[in-house]
Amino acid sequence: MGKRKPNSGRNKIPMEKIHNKSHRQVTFSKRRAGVFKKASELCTLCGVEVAIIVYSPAGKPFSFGHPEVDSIIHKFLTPNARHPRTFGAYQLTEAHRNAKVGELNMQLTQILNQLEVERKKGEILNQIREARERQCWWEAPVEQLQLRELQQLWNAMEELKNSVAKQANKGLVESLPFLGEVVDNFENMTNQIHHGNLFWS
Amino acid sequence: MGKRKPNSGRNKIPMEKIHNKSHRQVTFSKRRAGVFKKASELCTLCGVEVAIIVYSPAGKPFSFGHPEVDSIIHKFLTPNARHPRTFGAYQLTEAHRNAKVGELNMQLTQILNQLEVERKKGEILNQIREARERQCWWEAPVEQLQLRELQQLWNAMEELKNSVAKQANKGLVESLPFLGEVVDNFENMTNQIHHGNLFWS
DNA sequence: AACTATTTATAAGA
DNA sequence: TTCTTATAAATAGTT
Repeated sequence: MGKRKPNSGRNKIPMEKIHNKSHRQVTFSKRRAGVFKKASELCTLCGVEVAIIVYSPAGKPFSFGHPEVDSIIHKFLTPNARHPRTFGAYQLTEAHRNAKVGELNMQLTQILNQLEVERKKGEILNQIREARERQCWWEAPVEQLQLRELQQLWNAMEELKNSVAKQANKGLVESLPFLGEVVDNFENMTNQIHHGNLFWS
Repeated sequence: MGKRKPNSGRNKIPMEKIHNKSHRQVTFSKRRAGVFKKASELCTLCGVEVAIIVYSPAGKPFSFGHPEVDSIIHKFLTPNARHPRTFGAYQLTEAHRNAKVGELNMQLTQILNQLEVERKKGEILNQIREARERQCWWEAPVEQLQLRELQQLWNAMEELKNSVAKQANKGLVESLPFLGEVVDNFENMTNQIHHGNLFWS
């Protein structure tokens, strides 16, 4: 026998600020995606340039840009400089179609590569976050640490350094210069610890 | 009397650049208004800041901003002031990374859509090519055809017309304007055959 | 610009 | 979070 779906479905919502925090966050995520998608379609259908900047309720920036946010912002801020524009009217020959497919495939490959890089960056950031959550001394002044805590610091630094070194072998260090600084700082700190230059009670 | 009008209604359009200039301009105006409205609702419902810059097909800039475009751009370009603490650099990095990933995902979706459009175009072109190869008299002058050949012509035209009509139901006719001409020519030719306007020996 | 058949977006709920 | 689905909103083609 057929099951009945008792969904209430969508209701119209008043056009005013949503007071429930989590509800507001959900709506923000959905509608931000919707706006970006509509903007993306506008770019594709009309061959125009669009840049969008959105700050989430938590103050995090999100951006959409075609071809890129920065170039469009620059163009917008310096109206004297005129950029050459695209022109339409291309034939639907097979040769052109094949060229188009090749071009799209190239872009696809590049974007997939960039996504992969971002994914790996995310993995590393997650590692840092997890390490931080396990040992919250991160932001405490080293001078106030106990011996045991300093030992933990050193272990964690070794762990992170190894992790970074492993990622470096995959050629990712160049895209994460701040990690290099972190590693350098750790090296200095551990050297100071080893040489007794740090004081603790 | 308020009689209902039998409008044909909206059709789905392929996600690719609109070739007809005036059509593209109309779509740009409509969809730009739509994007700005969606952005406005996002601001109202979620109490967030949004800035949008759009360049029309003619290169004219349009902008939407709440509270104002310039302040949001400035905040986006100089984000360091927001997080003075040490850990802020890390949060900033993650936020920008998320923004970048969203942008890349949007571009990825667009490119996949375009690839799908090109794939469908390829299917149709192959159908046309195969039909041509099966019946090579296609390009012979109609005036020189025998009765049997004219019957074949009529059958083949019907076949191709049905094929095109099937693709039209998938919303692809607009992306292949030349096919529309082909169909029209076929209609005219078949009508002439039916009315005996064509001469053959 | 207005209209409407359709497609698309999305609010709630699971 | 992701998926589903009923309903609201956007919009392509016409007039």
